[in-house]
Amino acid sequence: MSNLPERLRERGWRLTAQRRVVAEVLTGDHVHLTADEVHTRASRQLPEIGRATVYNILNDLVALGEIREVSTDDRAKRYDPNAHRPHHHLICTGCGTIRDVHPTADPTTTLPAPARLGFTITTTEITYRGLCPTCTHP
Amino acid sequence: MSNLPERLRERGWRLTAQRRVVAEVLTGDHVHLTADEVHTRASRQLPEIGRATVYNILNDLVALGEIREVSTDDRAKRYDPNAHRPHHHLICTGCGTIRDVHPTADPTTTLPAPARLGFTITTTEITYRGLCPTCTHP
DNA sequence: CTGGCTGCAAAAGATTTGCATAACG
DNA sequence: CGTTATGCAAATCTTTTGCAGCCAG
Repeated sequence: MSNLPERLRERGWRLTAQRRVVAEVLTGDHVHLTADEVHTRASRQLPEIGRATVYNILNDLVALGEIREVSTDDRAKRYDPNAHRPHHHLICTGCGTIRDVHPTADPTTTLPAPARLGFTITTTEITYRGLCPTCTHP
Repeated sequence: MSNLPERLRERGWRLTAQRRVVAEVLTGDHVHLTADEVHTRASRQLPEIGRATVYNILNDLVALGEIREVSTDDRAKRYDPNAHRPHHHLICTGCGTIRDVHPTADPTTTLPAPARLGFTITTTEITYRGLCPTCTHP
């Protein structure tokens, strides 16, 4: 698996400093940042980077399938760089922490035909909600 | 299962015209309206109803567990009145239609212990995405 | 009566858009 | 060099808040 900047260049993207920094911020597991958080962190390495630019880059990366939007309960969308290994999310209703879950003993995600209502299903997204270890034992 | 206005009165709610109308708008299966759509429909029956009032009522109903927020890809949250029979959602990536799916042959939603990362899971939410019959056969 | 609702308008938060300038390839 | 991306500010959209008056119980 090649790294992100490399893949982007292959897709004909101009490799700008802004894009490189955003790609760098969006790296790792259990990373689910809001656009604003991405902007803040990117600013530490590239102080002149504009908010709108961050939004542009995030939208482009989503359109390319390189990152995924994660809908939480907050107003702000969060972005998940781990778009290539399909996984689900565990959200703590106490502190808001989001963790990735990689289906090991895969919970059956296939919907039985009669329940499919004629849809052609392409993706299945599972969100587990509950309390994380820290919030469970206060 | 008693109807909504009745249950609300039992919980000490003042039964106002606004609340009755919002409750009425939020009735049925496959209903997933945005706050603005709820306001528009409610206005047809009660022209003076204010947008803020609709938001207040929706938030209260969510807090009481009478309706559920549905996170979609749009900016605006949607509200699902069907909070008592647990179910999942089928979203058409073509036209945005959302349909309820009641787990018949229940897809295993229990996460194996090692994958749980110490969380105490209370709810599982599945979102299937794909094309609805209409968008599949254009 | 009286505290809990409502409506309005203004504020706050998140994201998008328009346009002149900068810089990748 | 010619596009294409950036940065800034203003515009948009969604939701929340503050406050005076109204009404269900």
